[in-house]
Amino acid sequence: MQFINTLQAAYQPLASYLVGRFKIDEQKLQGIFSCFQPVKVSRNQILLNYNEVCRTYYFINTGCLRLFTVNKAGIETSRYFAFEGMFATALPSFIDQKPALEYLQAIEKSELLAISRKDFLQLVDTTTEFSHIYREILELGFVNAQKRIYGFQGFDALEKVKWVIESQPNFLLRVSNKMAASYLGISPSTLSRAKSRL
Amino acid sequence: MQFINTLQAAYQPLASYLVGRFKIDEQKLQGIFSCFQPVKVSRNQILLNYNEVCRTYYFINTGCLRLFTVNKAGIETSRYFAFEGMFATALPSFIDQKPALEYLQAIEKSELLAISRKDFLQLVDTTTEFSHIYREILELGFVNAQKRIYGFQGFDALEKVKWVIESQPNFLLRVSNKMAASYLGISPSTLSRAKSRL
DNA sequence: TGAAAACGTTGACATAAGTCAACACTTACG
DNA sequence: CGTAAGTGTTGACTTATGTCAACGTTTTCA
Repeated sequence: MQFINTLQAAYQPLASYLVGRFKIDEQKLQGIFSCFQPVKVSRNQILLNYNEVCRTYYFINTGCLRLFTVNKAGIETSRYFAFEGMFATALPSFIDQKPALEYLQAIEKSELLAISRKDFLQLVDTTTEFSHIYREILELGFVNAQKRIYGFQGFDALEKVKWVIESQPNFLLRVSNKMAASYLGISPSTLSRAKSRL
Repeated sequence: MQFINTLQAAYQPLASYLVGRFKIDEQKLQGIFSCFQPVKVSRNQILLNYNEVCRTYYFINTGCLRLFTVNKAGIETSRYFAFEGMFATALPSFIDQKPALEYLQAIEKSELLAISRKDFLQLVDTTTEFSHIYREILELGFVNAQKRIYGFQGFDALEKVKWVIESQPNFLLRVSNKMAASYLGISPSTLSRAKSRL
């Protein structure tokens, strides 16, 4: 499937995502696209603030989004990075419609497709494909979170670095040391030292 | 709703769970019950071994189940404890039907209701209530995992203990120090010392 | 019921990781 | 294009937590 004009081109990555997973006809596809708005965001732009209620789901055409929080002591913890071809949002807030306890941020200049919560949930309830996508997103999110919990606990800094290289080979190439360290739960100095010991 | 004989009584907690969440008629309820087999298990019994493929979901009438793994160095990590009125399984393996990288264990003498994966997925696909339950389970599991990731990172032992007391008040009363420590990612000695400093 | 195993607590010691600061290097952008 | 801010690395020092062992208490189950 290919598109002629640039507006349609913005939906190319989402189209690939969908047809790669489901048998889905052109008309249904257009119906889905009509719910998604193209959005361009700049590097370091905050898409959702702490304490804000999350009402949008994003699909990433290009770039990278990060979910992170800052504790009382000012320490940043990153819990998730999403790249091209992935969905991302502050899911706990999106689900409950309670204030987010985290930030959603673009860490690179990014091109996104945004869908409102209302439209998203409507798609989930009216199209079997989207109901399956949401289930897949949740299952994958859950499985990843478990892997992370097991992958981190009882591991020293060097083992964590090996673990992330093995499970997400591009991660350290794409993300700054500082952010990677805040994901791994170690200080930037320790990450730096661990990498030199590989 | 109340049951006369003991077999039906085994479904009482599941009935409470369901009617507390949905308007659901007696006939549908019986259809759901017919997929669940009562099972009694003893303290410390392993319900699923490492490398075994998980084909069963459990609902807990009484008792407590634990999900944990053991790394190469012999260190135990517990990732989840489920109590009365909750569902539990080794979800990553249950989803993918790949060998589990964890154990599922009863840590108390427990009364469970077991449903096969086949029946579970069929219920999810054929009854809107169960489809919603599965979504809820996944959403809750995901949200809990996120809370745990944020709740642990950058926290010292004392803060972790305070966090678990606040977010799961009964946890430390119900679970041994050793298991609680393996959940919090600290040694039993450190947990003991942290508690004395509360 | 009673012996044996498991558990929780505490002390002394070892160590991995954090903190802080200095430095060179890269990136951002007015 | 050039300055200023940000980043990664490394060394010296500090500290929280793990390890190991000893002890008394509780639990288990034959």
